Amino acid sequence: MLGMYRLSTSRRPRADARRNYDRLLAEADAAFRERGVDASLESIARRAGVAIGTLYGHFPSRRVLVGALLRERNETLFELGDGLLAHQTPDALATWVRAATAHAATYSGLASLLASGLDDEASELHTSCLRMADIGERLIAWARESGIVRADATGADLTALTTAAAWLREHMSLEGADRLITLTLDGLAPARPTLAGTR
Amino acid sequence: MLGMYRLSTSRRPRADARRNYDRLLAEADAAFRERGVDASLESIARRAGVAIGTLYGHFPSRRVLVGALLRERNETLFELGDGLLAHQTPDALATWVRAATAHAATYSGLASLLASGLDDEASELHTSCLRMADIGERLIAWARESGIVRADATGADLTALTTAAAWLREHMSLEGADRLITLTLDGLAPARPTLAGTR
DNA sequence: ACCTGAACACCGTTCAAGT
DNA sequence: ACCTGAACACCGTTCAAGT
Repeated sequence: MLGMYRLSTSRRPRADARRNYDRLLAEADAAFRERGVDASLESIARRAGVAIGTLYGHFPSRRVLVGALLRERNETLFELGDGLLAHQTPDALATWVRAATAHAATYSGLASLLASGLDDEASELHTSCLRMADIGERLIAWARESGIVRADATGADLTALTTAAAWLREHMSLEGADRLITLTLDGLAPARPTLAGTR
Repeated sequence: MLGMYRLSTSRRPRADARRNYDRLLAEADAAFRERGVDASLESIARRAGVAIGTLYGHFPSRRVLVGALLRERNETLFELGDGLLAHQTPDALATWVRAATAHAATYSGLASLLASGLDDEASELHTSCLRMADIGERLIAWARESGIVRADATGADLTALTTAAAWLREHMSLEGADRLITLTLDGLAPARPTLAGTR
């Protein structure tokens, strides 16, 4: 339900307001897919058939608009993360990194927004960034204790890899991004004992 | 000599033209450092004390301006690459990747420009991108034959890593970028024999 | 309660007119 | 040969006026 109107204080939003909100969201999604997250807000309002002031009335900043569009997508991502944490299959880490990367590459330019959203408390994307970082943190902690990654692997490694790979998907090929993920995950593997050692 | 005037057809450029060219370059460098590669051209012209038309007269596009600023920096990078290829020390690959990354992170936003410059033949950055890719290609070929990286390691892996790490430097921490380089290089190492094996 | 669109500031780019 | 700056198009953002 992409166009779900967020209930504010008032119980029933005016019918035209709701329709405008939904149309703006739909057009913004289309524009962001075509032109990236910096697409012209004025063109979005035009395509939605409303005045530019209406867009600002519903979405006071570009980040609010992006945040609204990402809400559901975030939920399903978080559910995946929780599931991975619960089941702890061997490929949980790889699955998570690839899913988070795909999410961060939803729109071109989103990776930058997420990268700054992690530090910037004022950003509307901040809490979802924290949530993503937290899932990564807990996954890597589990992986560390299970001995399937190096002892010095950190949550920051995951967010760096995730955002960087998302950027790669936008600017180079999808395969290149996936390849970087593969290589980095291999680099995260613990040094294997060379001689007799444990097996 | 950052401000070296490029000799065009005419032997002696007019004195004011040369001065404007140099001042524009200097102000552009400052602006790009402060605001990234998308800094306002109008403000650059203003700060250089010339009309906007003068900027366009010397630099018909933003990419030409960036290309002019990067020329010397490119030269020293290429010389480093050639040196590494000649000497073939064990850490040649790591040295190259870090140097190329630092270069691609000269200005914020440059990584994107270089990524597109590699494919776009019309870009003024295209030849230098090709040159960088070529050095990487030859370095990784040598490393492959020396057995210090996996057999499936490719030049594309290096450019992906380089540009992605440069983007990371711009958007997250310098250490995060370096860490990704370390992990990926580790991932590029050949699978070590687990039991008896060679050596 | 919400919408409209003019208003302001700023920018990229071109080009006729100057020197 | 080079410089100037007006001109055009486009955009982000705000806000008084409408319904």
